[in-house]
Amino acid sequence: MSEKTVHATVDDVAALAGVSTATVSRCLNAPDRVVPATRAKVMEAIRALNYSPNFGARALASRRTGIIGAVVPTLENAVFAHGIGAFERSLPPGKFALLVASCGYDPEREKQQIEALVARGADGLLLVGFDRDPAIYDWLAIRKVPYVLAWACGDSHSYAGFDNAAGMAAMVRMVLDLGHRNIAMISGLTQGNDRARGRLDGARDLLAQEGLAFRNVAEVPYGLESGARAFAELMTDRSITAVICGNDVLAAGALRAAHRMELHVPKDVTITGFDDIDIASITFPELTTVRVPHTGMGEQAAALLERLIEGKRGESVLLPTEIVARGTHAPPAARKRFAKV
Amino acid sequence: MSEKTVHATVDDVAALAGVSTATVSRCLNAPDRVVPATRAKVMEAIRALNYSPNFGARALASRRTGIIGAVVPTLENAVFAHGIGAFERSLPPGKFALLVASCGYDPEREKQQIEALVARGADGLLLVGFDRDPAIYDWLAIRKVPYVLAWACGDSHSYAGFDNAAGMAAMVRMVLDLGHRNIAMISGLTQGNDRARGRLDGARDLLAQEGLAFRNVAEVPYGLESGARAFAELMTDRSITAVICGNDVLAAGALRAAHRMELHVPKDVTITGFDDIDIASITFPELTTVRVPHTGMGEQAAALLERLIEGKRGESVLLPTEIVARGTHAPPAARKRFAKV
DNA sequence: TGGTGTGATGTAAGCGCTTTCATTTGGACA
DNA sequence: TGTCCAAATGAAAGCGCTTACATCACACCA
Repeated sequence: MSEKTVHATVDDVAALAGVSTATVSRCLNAPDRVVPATRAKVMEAIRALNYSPNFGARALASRRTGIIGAVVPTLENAVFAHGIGAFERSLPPGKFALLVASCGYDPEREKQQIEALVARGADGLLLVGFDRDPAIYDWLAIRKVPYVLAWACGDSHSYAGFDNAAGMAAMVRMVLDLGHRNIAMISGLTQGNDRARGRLDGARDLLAQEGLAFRNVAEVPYGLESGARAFAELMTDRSITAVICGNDVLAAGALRAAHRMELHVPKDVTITGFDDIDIASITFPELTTVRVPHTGMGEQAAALLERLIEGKRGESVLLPTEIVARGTHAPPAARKRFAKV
Repeated sequence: MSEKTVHATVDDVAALAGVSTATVSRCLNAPDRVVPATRAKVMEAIRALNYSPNFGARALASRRTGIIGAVVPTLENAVFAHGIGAFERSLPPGKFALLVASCGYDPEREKQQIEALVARGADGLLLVGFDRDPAIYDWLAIRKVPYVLAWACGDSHSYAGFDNAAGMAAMVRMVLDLGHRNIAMISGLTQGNDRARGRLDGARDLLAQEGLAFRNVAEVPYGLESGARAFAELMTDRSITAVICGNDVLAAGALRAAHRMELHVPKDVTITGFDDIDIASITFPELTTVRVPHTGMGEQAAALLERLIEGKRGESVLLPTEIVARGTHAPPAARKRFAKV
């Protein structure tokens, strides 16, 4: 006990204000249950003592922390940085704070992070996608920790997200409508990543529906260089006139490779992205891509999770994606156009 | 009391393992102070009961939360997203978790966020830059909350950062060495932003040292379009041969504007950035910029803050910046070159 | 004027863990 | 085999707050 606690406690405030600790507590947590005159006295005492409630004690007694946890693959990816940013901004200020953890796309690490956040008292969780060990969902259910899934949709869980497959299908539809038939795709790694898989499947299914298939599909890690290499590889097949990319970073890489190969975009080859992050409007030409409502999603996810935490029912939210037609698409050149089937 | 707590407590574990609660606690917090045989029994009981310690109780009793808070202007800016990402990854897993808040460059909101994080029990804080109301520092001192400043340096506080002025001065030096004399700058808003101010001052001071000055300086908000507009404006002065930008986003905007004005970069005009974020290598031509060690900074900041939280002394860290010479710089065209003064 | 209902406030019992201090245990040593 | 010391363990006192319940004051109505 070499050092006495410097901070005023609720008892000090109560004593100074001449009320009970219960009243002090009420002033802070349910001000309208205290008569204004009393409240004024208490607030004055709080100010005088420079009091602020002890977090641990409050959490212990109220069984609530006001902390929400989020696990994302990485913040390096603008997609998640923006989504998390919007999510955080949408949380009622003062009421909730955001605990952020990243897992580097590693399912095992994601599990640890979820446990760590819950151990840190998270009242609720924001997770990315739905593809994970069912044991995790069981565990969350037992612990009664509400959660919202984002960047995906359609599962039996609560979500605020969008349809990766549909978004990509729309893009492929547009490319088909331009007349392309020899199409390749550069997909992100689909292993344990339902977003990447959804996009790939969405594209494949739409092609199949038209009796077509990709000439080739490269599945590569996230990254500019990764996209560039895959593109160079793919284009050794001289018949290919369009390359669908699983995200904007891969597309930007492909675009760079096209540059270096002295392929003219979009005259010689059409390249499309997905996400519509900043870089999509910085490339030359600017990237034709699928806009994902990252900001709206963050907001909706916050609202939904808040409801769940309060024990209310909350409807999942499916947000629309939208094609942003910029400069990297065109009809195939020097090739016979096919009528739409 | 309609619903009994579902979770096992330390008492349950102690009972099942046939030890006291103190021993259970020690098994969790100081395993080496318990004999292996006992520890095994306890661990077994913990597993059997699916026990995990209550966060609030732990925080209350130990006066520690293992939570670190960070306030950044925004996660939309890749610079902060990367730094925070690296910071989070560098925190000893399981030992600390990261509470993230953003303030949108608003000092008042930053203050609120700092208070909110401390109220949430943050054991320590990561803040951006040193430019803030002294009252905040006083308040943190009274509360004995350790903190580390990042993205800046040289103040009397603990920091892990770099020298904005020096980094920018180096860039201006390079531009001078190329022969440019009619130089303009597009700076971020310096109001309440020591990083932007440091960069601007660093550039100005270096010029002054050579007996020169900027032909013109635009101070504009962060953003692509913002940079584009400023550039167009600036270039109405036909004598300008180089435009120094306060960050990569402004530079990318300037580059886009140059494109639209059919100015050839770097032949007609040199454009430089600062930060070296992803977009710097996606522009065409790729951007010549100042690399900032965002990742290393995040790591160092984490290490430093951890030391401070443990009550040890920690040395501030000054990280070097580095010029990345890519494709947007060249000697001034059709102009007499000046010898270096 | 007394009964009664309503809203404000007080009383006090925990919440589940850590930690100090006391006690026990198990060897090492003579 | 008996002493003594260090290491291991146990007992119990909080940590500072919330909240169920009790109490009180007061206005209203019959």
